[in-house]
Amino acid sequence: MLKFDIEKREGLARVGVIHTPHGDIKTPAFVGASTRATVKALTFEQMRALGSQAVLANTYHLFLKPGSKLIREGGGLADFIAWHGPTFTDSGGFQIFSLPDVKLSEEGATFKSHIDGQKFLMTPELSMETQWEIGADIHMAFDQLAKSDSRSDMEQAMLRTHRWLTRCIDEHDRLEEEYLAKGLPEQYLFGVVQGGTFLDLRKESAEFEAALPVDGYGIGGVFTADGMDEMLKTVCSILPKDRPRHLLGMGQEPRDLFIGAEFGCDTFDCVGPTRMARNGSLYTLDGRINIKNAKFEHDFTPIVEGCDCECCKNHTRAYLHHLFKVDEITGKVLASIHNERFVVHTVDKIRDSLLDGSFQQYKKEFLERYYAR
RNA sequence: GCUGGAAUCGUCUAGUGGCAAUGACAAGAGACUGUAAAUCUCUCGGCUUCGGCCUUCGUAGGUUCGAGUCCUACUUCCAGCA
Repeated sequence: MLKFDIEKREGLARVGVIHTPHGDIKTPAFVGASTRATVKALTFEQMRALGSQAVLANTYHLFLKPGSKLIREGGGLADFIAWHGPTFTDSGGFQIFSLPDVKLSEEGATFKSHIDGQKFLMTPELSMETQWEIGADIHMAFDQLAKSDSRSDMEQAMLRTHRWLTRCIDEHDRLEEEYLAKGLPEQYLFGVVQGGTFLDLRKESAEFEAALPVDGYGIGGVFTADGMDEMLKTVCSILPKDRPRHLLGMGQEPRDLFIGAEFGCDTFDCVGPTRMARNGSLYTLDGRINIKNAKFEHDFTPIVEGCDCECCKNHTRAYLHHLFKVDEITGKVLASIHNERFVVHTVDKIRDSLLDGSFQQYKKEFLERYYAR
């Protein structure tokens, strides 16, 4: 069982430490998205410097290239990428379901590679095998997303996710035995709760999965903050209190992080911060700014006054504006450092505020200012 | 000086007589939440009561119902010959 120490609880929120074979994660924590075994535009040295505690790679992408076998050959994900800290892998479910021409069956999902069109059948078992071979500390179960927002589609996807989860657990246990026998480190499995916006389905999903021997939970299928608090309240009051929960894919909007932490999520991952950065949209305490806008041409202040990131400590908005206008990669690098730091730091402050009892005040001040206008 | 060729939106560029006029870049703005995303979308002569109106294709004339497109002259640039 994955070791998760909880230092403090406040309502559904918790402050804790997840202990993985590759190191600890102080939660709540923002996990960097390193989909193709890299955080786009950043080195892992830079990720470390900006305070990132863990990264999440994607099974779908790594399955296609370079293949899990090669990553194993390179010593497993952490060694291969030289990130000497905790790692997660997403199951590939989300990506595969977002591809065109996916054929779903009880067995798995048949899809065509977005790279060369080659056909594959991804199953819960193959996802588990691939994730074990990749070797991240924490794996997500291979789940199914709904084809539409309709209740019947949501329910079907949830029920299949549950059936697949039992298969994931069986395969995970088999692989665990095999890998531990070789003297390799333990790897952990998170189930993924589905149910869309339907609270009764979320409840059913949480109850079903709470009874299963998984190490933690991913909360999936969340696309909007609308109703997220109620959904998380429902789910997190049912899930076992001593196991970590990861809010899948949320974190582009700071409000999601506050809501997530407040209602019982311990880790988050999101491609938003780095993608926004590459597209010139930078976080400030007053909301995002588009650094390419003409108004920043002569703005010689940092992106965020007082921000301790490499970008803000050394550079001005005018300089970033220039780098984006001439499309220099350094602009994307600095912007990514800033955005990633901004989000990591915000979640770290959420942790601190939970510890010292100032969470509600911090949340109010932050969100009122960030979403003013 | 002679002989050819060329002049179109900030730049380069398309343009059989019915064109406010092609495409690219630049410029301006927007989007992005388990990354097919260093991506995508919109605007880009002026005015507008959104129906239109006005001014545009080196300059000045002309032919024509109608000219960026044809004719004449001029100006500038390029090439070749002197």
